[in-house]
Amino acid sequence: MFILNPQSGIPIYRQLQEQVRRMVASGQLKPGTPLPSVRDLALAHAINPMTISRAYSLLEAEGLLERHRGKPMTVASQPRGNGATPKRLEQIEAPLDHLVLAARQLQLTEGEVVRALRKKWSESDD
Amino acid sequence: MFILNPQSGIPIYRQLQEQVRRMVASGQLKPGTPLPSVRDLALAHAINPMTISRAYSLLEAEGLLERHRGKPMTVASQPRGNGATPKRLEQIEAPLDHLVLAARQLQLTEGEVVRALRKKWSESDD
Amino acid sequence: MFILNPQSGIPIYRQLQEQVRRMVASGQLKPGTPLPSVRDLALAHAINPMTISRAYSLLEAEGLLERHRGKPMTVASQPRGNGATPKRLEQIEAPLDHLVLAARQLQLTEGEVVRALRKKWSESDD
Amino acid sequence: MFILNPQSGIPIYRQLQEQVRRMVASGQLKPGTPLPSVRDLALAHAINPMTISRAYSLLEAEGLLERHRGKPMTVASQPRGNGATPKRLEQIEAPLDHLVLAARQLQLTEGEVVRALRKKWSESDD
DNA sequence: GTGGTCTAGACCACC
DNA sequence: GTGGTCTAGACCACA
Repeated sequence: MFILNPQSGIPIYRQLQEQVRRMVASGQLKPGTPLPSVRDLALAHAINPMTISRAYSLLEAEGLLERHRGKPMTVASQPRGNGATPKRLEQIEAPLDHLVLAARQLQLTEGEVVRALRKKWSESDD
Repeated sequence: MFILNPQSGIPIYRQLQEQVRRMVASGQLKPGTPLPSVRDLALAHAINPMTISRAYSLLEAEGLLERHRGKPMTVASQPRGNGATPKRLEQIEAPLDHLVLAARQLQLTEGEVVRALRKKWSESDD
Repeated sequence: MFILNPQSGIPIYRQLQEQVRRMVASGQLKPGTPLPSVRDLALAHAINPMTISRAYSLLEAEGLLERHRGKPMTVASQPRGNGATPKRLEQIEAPLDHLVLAARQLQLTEGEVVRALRKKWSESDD
Repeated sequence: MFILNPQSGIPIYRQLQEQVRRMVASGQLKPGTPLPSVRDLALAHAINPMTISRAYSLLEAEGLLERHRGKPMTVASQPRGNGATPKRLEQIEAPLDHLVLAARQLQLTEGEVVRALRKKWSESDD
């Protein structure tokens, strides 16, 4: 259900956190939907339960998930007012910024970058 | 000369390292060109000199820079053969991968992402 | 500097979190002030460093503390816009609600409760 | 009859336990009075019957309630001597302590706190 | 069955 | 020196 790569340099709990955010933003996880239990996820990915739990707790603090004692965590029914559920396009701001900065410093042209993007996109078509 | 942002989450030494790599790859820094001294850069950006030094040392180890006793470091005249100076397009692989992954998980379309990219690009026109 | 009681039933990291919030709200900790290092606090209170770290991380996520790599954490200079630094009076809302509910269910009078409060207050005068 | 809030952070069984204690202490529940059945309460509040049962059992262990086979539990006729039915004022000790600690750490004055208390009190007037 | 808390200890990244 | 991440394992609280 999630793609977690311990080698990637990015902390595991943060990978999970981002993916849940994206799945909520894209509607793949709807309000009320229960998330996989900490133990299940931990087992499935051979990862320490605390690491999973950490991601879930942070998401709860963000207001994106809700805890119901004794039951699995669920997607929050009404995201808190502080803009807890960012728009989908806002969520690629950071990687976009990163890409544009790098490309400009390499003095690439807009066309070259767009072409490279389209290529990567079709390669990732599965 | 360089854009270093201590808040960005990306380690400072790595920001510097990448930017030097890009400027060499794009020809803005040519073989033989001297780099700013560690002290100057540190002062100019209010950053610990050890941090600058670390970036330079890593670039030297890569074969991209050369150290000459008593003189400032320079861009290496003939970059080593171990792929030290990758093609320019290869240098945006990482940010591209990151972007495509995020966008697909958000179930964005290729068109939306390209449009967002073009927008960011023109915004960064200075 | 802080009062941490492992026996109190309230999680240690949460006790610390609340006390920092209060000290910031009351001005005892001013923007820019460095906090005790994780290791120092852990040693001083014979508590696992991770427990301290957890409180600090949550406070950072709240926007109340700032991380500066390699240096101790500090009180955030400009608390984030989402009302990260609640007014002092707002911070006793929860215990007040609790008290009033209990008192009313016990059918105590306002006078009795105020008198009990004043008594407790002077007892805690040190 | 009872106010049970699953969201409040305080365990449900404990909320119930405290409220029964208070209603006995204040005379709203007199010795011999039958309590609502576990099933009824559970249904009315959409709460797991085991949770209700747990509160009742703890109150029975305290000596505040009595169990009669086949009949509903009742308020104990002569509460046991181990301080089972504390004075009413003693029952707000805990919330009072909590409030005073928080207020002092926030460097509020006695006047401010009393004023806030009076305000809350009148607001809860129904 | 769920999640929460804490520990002890190892290792890493950064400055 | 600073904080961050992860693990393994124990124990608790709640429904």
